[in-house]
Amino acid sequence: MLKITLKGGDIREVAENTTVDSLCREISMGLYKAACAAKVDGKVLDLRFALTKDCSVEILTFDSDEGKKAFWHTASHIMAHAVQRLYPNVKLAIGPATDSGFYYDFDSEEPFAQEDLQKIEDEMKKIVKEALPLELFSLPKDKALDLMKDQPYKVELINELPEGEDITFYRQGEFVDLCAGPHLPDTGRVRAFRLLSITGAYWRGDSSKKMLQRIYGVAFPKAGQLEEHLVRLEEAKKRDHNKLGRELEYFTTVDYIGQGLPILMPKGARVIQILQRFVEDEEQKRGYLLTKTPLMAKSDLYKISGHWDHYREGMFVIGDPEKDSEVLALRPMTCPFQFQVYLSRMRSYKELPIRLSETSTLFRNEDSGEMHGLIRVRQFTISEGHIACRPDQLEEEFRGCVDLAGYMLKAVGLDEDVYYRFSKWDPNNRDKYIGSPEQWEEAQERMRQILNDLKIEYTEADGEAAFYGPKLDIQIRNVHGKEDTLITIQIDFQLAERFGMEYVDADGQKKYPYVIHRTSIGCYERSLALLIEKYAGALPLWMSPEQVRVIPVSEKQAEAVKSAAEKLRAAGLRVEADLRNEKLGYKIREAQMQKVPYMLIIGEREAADGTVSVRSRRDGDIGAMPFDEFIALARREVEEKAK
RNA sequence: GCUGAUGUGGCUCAAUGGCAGAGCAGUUCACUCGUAAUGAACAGGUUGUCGGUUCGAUUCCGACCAUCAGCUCCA
Repeated sequence: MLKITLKGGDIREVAENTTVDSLCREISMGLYKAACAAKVDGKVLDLRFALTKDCSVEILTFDSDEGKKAFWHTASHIMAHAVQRLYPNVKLAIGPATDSGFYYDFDSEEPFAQEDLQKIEDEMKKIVKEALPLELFSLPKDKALDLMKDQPYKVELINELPEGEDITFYRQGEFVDLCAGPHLPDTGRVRAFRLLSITGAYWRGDSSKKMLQRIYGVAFPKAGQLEEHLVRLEEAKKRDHNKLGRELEYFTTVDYIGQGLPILMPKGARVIQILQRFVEDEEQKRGYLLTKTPLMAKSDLYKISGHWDHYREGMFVIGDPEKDSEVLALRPMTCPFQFQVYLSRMRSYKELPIRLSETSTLFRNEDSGEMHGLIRVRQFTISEGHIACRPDQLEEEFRGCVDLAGYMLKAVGLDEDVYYRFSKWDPNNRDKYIGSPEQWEEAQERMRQILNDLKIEYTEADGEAAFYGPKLDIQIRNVHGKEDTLITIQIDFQLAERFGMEYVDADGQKKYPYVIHRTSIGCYERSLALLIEKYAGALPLWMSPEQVRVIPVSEKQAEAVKSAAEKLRAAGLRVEADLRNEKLGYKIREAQMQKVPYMLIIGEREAADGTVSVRSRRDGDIGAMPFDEFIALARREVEEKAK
C-alpha cells in the first residue's frame, strides 16, 4: 500500500499502481468529475498517471490555473482532431492553452472562413461525444520523426528536442499529437466550447516565417459557464474605449487625416488637460523643472543619440537623406532634446540630481497594422522626464520615480489594475542594443537590487529593454485582455556618455551621471483610453469633462438655469445647461447616457425657493437641496481625489 | 508590415447591374411639459477613394485609403 498525502494534509492509503483518477473517485464523485489534472510531488500530471510510491497529491480542478490549462489544452487537441478529420491536408503547428482559452495554429492552403468555424465546432461535438481516452505514449526520436513524417512543423519541433530523450505524444482515437501534456483523461469532459476567431499568426512568432491560420476558442466544463463567459466578452466590448470614446465624443478619427492620428474632441481634450495640470503640478512639488523643447531636429542630433541607427524606421523624416544637405526628423523621444538643458553649462556634483520634466508630444511612424484607438497612435503626448544623478543617488531617485508613478496610478484609480515588469536586454540580439555586455549586466544588477529593496513584485522579460538600458515597465491590460505599457522607468548608462553630459565630482574629476528616463502617468492618450475602459466612460468627478448638467423642467426656468450654470462655473465646476425644448425625462436619459456625474433639475418649485433637485450618476435622485449646499457637496467630492 | 474580415446620411441597418430607403439623432414651428421617445414640416448621400468592365456600376473586377480581430513591432 502507498501513503498518499492530500492537499489538506489528509493521508490516504491506496494500492500500488492506483491511478490518480481512481484516487479521486475514492475521495468523492464530485471531485472525480471536476478533476482536470493532478500535481504529484509538485509536478503537474495526467489523472491517468499511476501512483507507484508514497507521494503528495493535489487534485487540480477547473478552478485552478493548471487545471484550466489542462482543460483548454485538451480542447485544443479536440479542435485539431476535428480539423484533421474535415481537412486532411491541413498541417498542424502548435496549439497551447492561453490565459483565457486556447488556440491551434494550422497551415492551410485555403484560409479558414467564418463558416468553417461552425463546421469544426460540429465535428468537435462528435469527438466529445465519442469520449475518446487521451493516451500518453513516448517514442525514441527516430520513431517519433517517422510517426510525424507528414507533419513538417512537428518534424521541426522534434528535431530541436534534446537527443537521447524519449518524445511524448498523446493519442485520442485516430488523432496523435506531439505533446508534453498534461491532458484530461478523455475528450468527453469538454462539454461546452466555442470557437471565437480566425486570425493569422507567424510560425514560431517570427515575422520572417510563414503566416499560419490560428483559431482561438474557449471551453468550460458546464454550458452555463460558457454562456457567462460569452456575456462577459460582450460586456467588455461595451467598455471598449475605441467604441465608447467615440460614442461619448472624447475623440474621433478621419480617413484623410490618417491612421493613428486621432482628433481629441472637447471632452477628450479636457480630460487630458486636467491630467496634465495634475501631473505638472505634482512634478513641480517633487522638484522637477519644466522644459519645452522642439518637436523636431536635424538628423545630426539623432546620430549622436543612436536613434538614427536604432530607430530610423520609427521616425518621420522630413527630406531625403540621399539628396538633401539638411534632413530633419520629428522627435520619437524627448531625451536628446532635454539633455541639451543639462549640457548648457558645466554641472557640479552638488547640483545633482537634476530633474527635468516636459509634457512632450512625440511622433512615431508605427507600422500600419499597429494603430488602435487612443492606445497605439502615431502622435502622442507623454509626461516625460529625465533625471541626471550620481551613482550614489540612483536608488533614491529611482525610488522617487516609482513612488510618483504609484501616486499617479492611485489618484486616477488604476493602481489595482497594473503589474510590474523588469525588462531586460537580450544578449543573443546584440544589434538591438548599445553598450557592452558588462555594462548591461551591471545596470540590470543595479536595477534588480533597487527593485528588490523596494519590495516590488515583478516579472522579468528578456528582450524588452530600451536600446540604451533596462526598464521597469508598469503594465496594464485593456478591456480585451491585451497588454500594454502604461508607465516606464528606465536606467540609462549610455546616453550621458554619448552626449558628453558630465559633472565635476568632489574629487575634481569629470564623470558621467546616470540618467533615469521616466514617465509619471505615461502617454495621456493611452491613459485616457484605459480610464474610459476602467470606468466604462463614467470618470470620477474630478476628471469628468462635464461635471454638472443643469436642466430646466420647462422653458420658463431657462433664465434660472442659465444663472445657475454661471454660478457653478464661477465656483470652478465644469457645467453645461440643456436648454432644448425636450421633455424632462428625455433630457435626463441623455445626460445619463453621456455619464454626466450630476444633474441639477430646476422647475417651478426650485426656482421659487432657490433649491435644486439633484440627481447623481451613482445614486440616482438625491432630492432637493439649497444651491450652495450642492456646490459644497461637489467641491468635497472633487477634493477627495488624491487622498 | 503580415493574415483575414469590413466600409451605404451623425448612429443602427435595408435594398438593387437601371431614380438609394427606414428608424433614431438633427433643424424649424406648434405644445410648456417633473424622470426618454407629442404633432407637423424640413434638411441630410458623388453608397470610403481612384481606376477598369458595361449602353448603364452603389452592386462585378483591380488598386489604394480607413476600420476591426489577431500576429509581428512598441509608450
